[in-house]
Amino acid sequence: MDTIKKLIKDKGQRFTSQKKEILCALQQKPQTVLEIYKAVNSKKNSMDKTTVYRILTNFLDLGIVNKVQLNDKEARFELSNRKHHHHLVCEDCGNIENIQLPEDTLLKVVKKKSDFKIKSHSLEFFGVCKHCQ
Amino acid sequence: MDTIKKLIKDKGQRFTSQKKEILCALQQKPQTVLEIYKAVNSKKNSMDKTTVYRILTNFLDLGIVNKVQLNDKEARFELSNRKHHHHLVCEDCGNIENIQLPEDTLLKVVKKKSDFKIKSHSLEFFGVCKHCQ
DNA sequence: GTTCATGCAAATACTTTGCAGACTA
DNA sequence: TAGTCTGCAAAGTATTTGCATGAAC
Repeated sequence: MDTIKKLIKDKGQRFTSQKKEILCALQQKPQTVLEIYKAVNSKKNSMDKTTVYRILTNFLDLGIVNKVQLNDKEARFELSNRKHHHHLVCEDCGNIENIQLPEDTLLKVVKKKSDFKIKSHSLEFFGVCKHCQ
Repeated sequence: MDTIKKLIKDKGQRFTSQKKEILCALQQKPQTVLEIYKAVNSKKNSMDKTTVYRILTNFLDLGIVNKVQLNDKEARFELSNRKHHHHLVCEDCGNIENIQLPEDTLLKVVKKKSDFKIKSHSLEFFGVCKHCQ
């Protein structure tokens, strides 16, 4: 948290209560704008949806959050201060789990087979979680 | 084309000129709704954007097209009658190339590490294409 | 006190729905 | 001819912008 606070202040920006709330809500899992909006408004505080959009865009610029696209669903946001990982999405209950994988071999194949200078990749899995099976 | 035509007719649906146009436009590469809309309207014909949405939804139901999410961009549609493949996206020019990969090993790891019954996955790469380097 | 951020209202963009007329088979 | 499909208009949803007030430092 303090690292993030410092990052924001170093940019000459303010560390407001709204930003703190959103950071708090993001601790859980990748969430959509609406989910984040509901999470921060379930408490006594009320925050405008515009503010949620603006803060998320701001966090994205600063690299504090990542935008994750899970197939044909809305975009989700997650904190980026985690180890590189991928997602398992349950198509029944919508639950999302993280998973870490040894993808180096595959990346080497891509580099050999293509002319692209690869900078990043996304790898997501869809199926049915243990609970829903 | 004839396979698709048959598939549509077997469902008791019509093979209209609009559907033909959209199939034609999709031959190229994964495209957004707007791109498809522009492509079909560049010719003499004019087609409503509503129709583009409806036909794409219809094709999605019939399994004729797939919806592809490339990171934080809009959804794209591509013909599904291709071999399973992944995408290389150029962050400079937006060009998209297909690539086929030996991902079986990785899938086995996922099955071993997780409780999920995996049904599908998406794997996309982002970087700079040869031309833009 | 200065500057940046928030809330509200309104604008813009994206997607879906209803219905009458047009087209396919 | 029967039934589906399209175009247009309008509604619904998502996201962005402008501006006055409020908060952070």
